[in-house]
Amino acid sequence: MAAQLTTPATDPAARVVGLRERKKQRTRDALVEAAHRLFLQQGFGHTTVDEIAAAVDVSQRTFFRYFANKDEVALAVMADAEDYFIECLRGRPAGESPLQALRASIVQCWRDLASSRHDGPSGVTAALELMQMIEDTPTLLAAHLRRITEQEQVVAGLLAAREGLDPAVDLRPKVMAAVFGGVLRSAHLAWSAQPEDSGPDGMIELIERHFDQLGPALAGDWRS
Amino acid sequence: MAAQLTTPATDPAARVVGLRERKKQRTRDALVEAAHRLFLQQGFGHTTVDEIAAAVDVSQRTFFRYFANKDEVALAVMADAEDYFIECLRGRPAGESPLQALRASIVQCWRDLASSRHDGPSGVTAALELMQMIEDTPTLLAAHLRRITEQEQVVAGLLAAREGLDPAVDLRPKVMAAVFGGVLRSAHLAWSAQPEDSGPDGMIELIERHFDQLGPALAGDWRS
DNA sequence: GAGATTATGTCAGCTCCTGACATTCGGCAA
DNA sequence: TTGCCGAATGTCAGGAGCTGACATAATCTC
Repeated sequence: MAAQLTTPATDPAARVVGLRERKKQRTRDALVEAAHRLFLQQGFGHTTVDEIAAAVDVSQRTFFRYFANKDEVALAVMADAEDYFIECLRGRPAGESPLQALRASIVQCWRDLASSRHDGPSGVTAALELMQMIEDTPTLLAAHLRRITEQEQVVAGLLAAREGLDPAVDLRPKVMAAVFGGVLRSAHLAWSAQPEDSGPDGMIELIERHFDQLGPALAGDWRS
Repeated sequence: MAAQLTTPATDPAARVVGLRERKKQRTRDALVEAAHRLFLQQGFGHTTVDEIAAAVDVSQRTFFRYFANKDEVALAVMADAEDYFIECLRGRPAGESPLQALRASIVQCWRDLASSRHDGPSGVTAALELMQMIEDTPTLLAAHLRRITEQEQVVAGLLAAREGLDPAVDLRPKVMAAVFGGVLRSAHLAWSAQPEDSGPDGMIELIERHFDQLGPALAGDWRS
């Protein structure tokens, strides 16, 4: 699942790894998949770590060697998506303004995800179901928000590098990253509040609409 | 402690309450104070709920009747401050633009806090120490961020009401609230990353500086 | 194939948190 | 004052998340 989202640039490196590492990757993937299946099936709170471990035929202790806590396995897919977004941002042309680059990156990221090869158990629809669950589970939402804010720091660093600025001196990169995060979270919230979950297309549209309101919202007078 | 932050408008109501409610308030305050003292003294992770309860001579079960979890008691002061901010925002004149009102509210909020009567165990310095601890404790930071985003929804509702808009139709209130939250979080982060914690004045200055960068950050070209 | 390294299992234990039930305390009226 | 009702608290048992310590088994290296 992680491999599907890695950019082709880093993929062909595909150095030959031993049996040990392959096995580790397989159990990790199995844990993530089993966890997601159980979470969506019977809810996050009503699924114990023992159940997940048992489903993969692994001891509970081993589970905690792969994931620091129960939250982490639920956010694993999101983590991959975030990494992919960072790659998208890295690939934007230098000519774009920071805001343009961020907006284009997130839209491109969702489009690529939507048109991913197979939409199986690890496809977009599963990811969107996960997102819905995260939004509905307080403890997961909290952990997710913390991850998001950490990513904003990475984004700020990238923006600073793009423009050749020192992030310790110029506040614009961090402010821009925080604003971007806010707009995105607002769009996500609107998406999860929809009566019927529209697919990735609906998500993209909501993101666009929220970005469109950024300028008007900051304008001095809203009555126009 | 909560009483110090309530706005004068609601304070004089001070309806006569029975011994029962007064007692409850006292134990709650005692729990918050003991918890904060222990947290700052030996860290959040190294303080057990049993210790806190024992410090107030109360059973562990009673603690959990006052606070849903260990995080909540740590964020209690922040919750009060957030409520006070909401009051500040409510009090802003209708002539101000949404952005102006938000910025003025948060600055005013901090100023009032700084010039609070006594800066004792529940004063600003203690609150700032708590903020530092929250920022340094992953689980607390996560819980705090979730609270913040909930407050943003409240702020969005207030902005919509100010401007007579339907938040279900017009996206500007929510986008504005999210952007505001982002800028604020960015400022908090910068504050907590400072080598030496400047007092509330330092916090206010950082907030102002971050707000000042909002326009420039969104500008198309950063090289100017 | 032997030894070093690494992953896993087992076990004991702490801490957070909850439900159920008994007990005590404050409010209120006869 | 007395006595009753409801609310707050204590006690107990237990589940679930998470960790350290140690033993065992699998993989890697030579």
